[in-house]
Amino acid sequence: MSFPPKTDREAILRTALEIVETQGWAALSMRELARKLGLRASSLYHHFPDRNAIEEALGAKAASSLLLALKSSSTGLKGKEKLQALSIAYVEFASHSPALYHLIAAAPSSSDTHPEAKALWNLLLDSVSELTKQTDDTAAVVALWAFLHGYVALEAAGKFGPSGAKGGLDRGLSALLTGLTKKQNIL
Amino acid sequence: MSFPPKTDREAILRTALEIVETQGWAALSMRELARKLGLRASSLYHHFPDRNAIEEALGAKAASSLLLALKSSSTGLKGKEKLQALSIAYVEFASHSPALYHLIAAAPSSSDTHPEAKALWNLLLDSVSELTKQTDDTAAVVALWAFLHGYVALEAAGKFGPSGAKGGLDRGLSALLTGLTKKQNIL
DNA sequence: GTCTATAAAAGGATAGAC
DNA sequence: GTCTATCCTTTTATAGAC
Repeated sequence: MSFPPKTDREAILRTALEIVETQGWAALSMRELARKLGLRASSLYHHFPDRNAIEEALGAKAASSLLLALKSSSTGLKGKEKLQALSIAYVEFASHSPALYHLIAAAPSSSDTHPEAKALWNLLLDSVSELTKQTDDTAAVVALWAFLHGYVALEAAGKFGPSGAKGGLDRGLSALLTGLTKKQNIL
Repeated sequence: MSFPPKTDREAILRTALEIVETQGWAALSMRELARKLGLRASSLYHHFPDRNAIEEALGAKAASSLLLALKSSSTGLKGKEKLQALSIAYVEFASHSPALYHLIAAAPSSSDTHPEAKALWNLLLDSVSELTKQTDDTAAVVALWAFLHGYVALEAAGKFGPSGAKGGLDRGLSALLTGLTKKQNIL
């Protein structure tokens, strides 16, 4: 009796993503993953050294997806319009793939782990600095990123209640972009 | 041989908080909690029905602590100064008690679970509405809360790197407060 | 590459003695 | 109120057969 291949790295990652998006991170166990793939948990160790490797591969996928989404949302745009497009794409990515987003945003890491994290930062840095006319306007990036992440995180946690956030995103975004360009707020 | 009391609800909660703040939520097990208290895990069930009850009690404590900190930071203040004081107190609470803050902010609940959550929302709502001169300015509260939470969450995740957030809090806060009061950003 | 079998650890919870 | 003893469940991971 032979044992023909039943899966590969891609199928495992696809299934892992499905579990995580529908049932949350706690539900991602080797057993559950194997069950969905129609094989035994021990077989997974022939494709990934351990559970953590799966999570890391998922993280790399997530970071590059987000970066791609941001880039393609903003090509050809400039100034405030570019930042609005970036912001909308950011929020949409997070609400469409909350678990993947969580992996990117809540991971206890800075730019060290994935080169995409650095690229993401630079994308924001260039776009924001262009708007505020300050070179390397780190503080402004921090402010914008904080706002976007906070909105996404609170929304995902259901903190805005059933009635929803009601314009808080647009309101905050335009207030922030307006305020960041004002001179009195720079010093 | 008798078995004199070794603990009570307060000591248990205090110890649980200590574990959570120093080792994270994953480390809070009945066994570890009992070990730190110098007794057996089974004894804890005479004080709390189950692990979840401990977590809920901790959550109630956290929410009322935050509310108290916000209130006492802003009594007697008005307008932009009141909001700045509230914001600073919010951020300080979160950085001083990250695990407790996480319990408040990441819990998948709205105002239903704790009355403090509603009180917190109302405190922000009143203060923000006074500044923007709009009655029940929900969108502005959403914007401010998102910014504060995002800043705190990204900072806690180390996303701003070793160099730190470098003025991003002050910059964003003043930009946001300025921008939120402008008429063109309201409609 | 998948299988069975199993080790090993960790955690929640209960029964009944004292 | 705490103790010992125990059960049950879940999970990661490895060894060796096919």
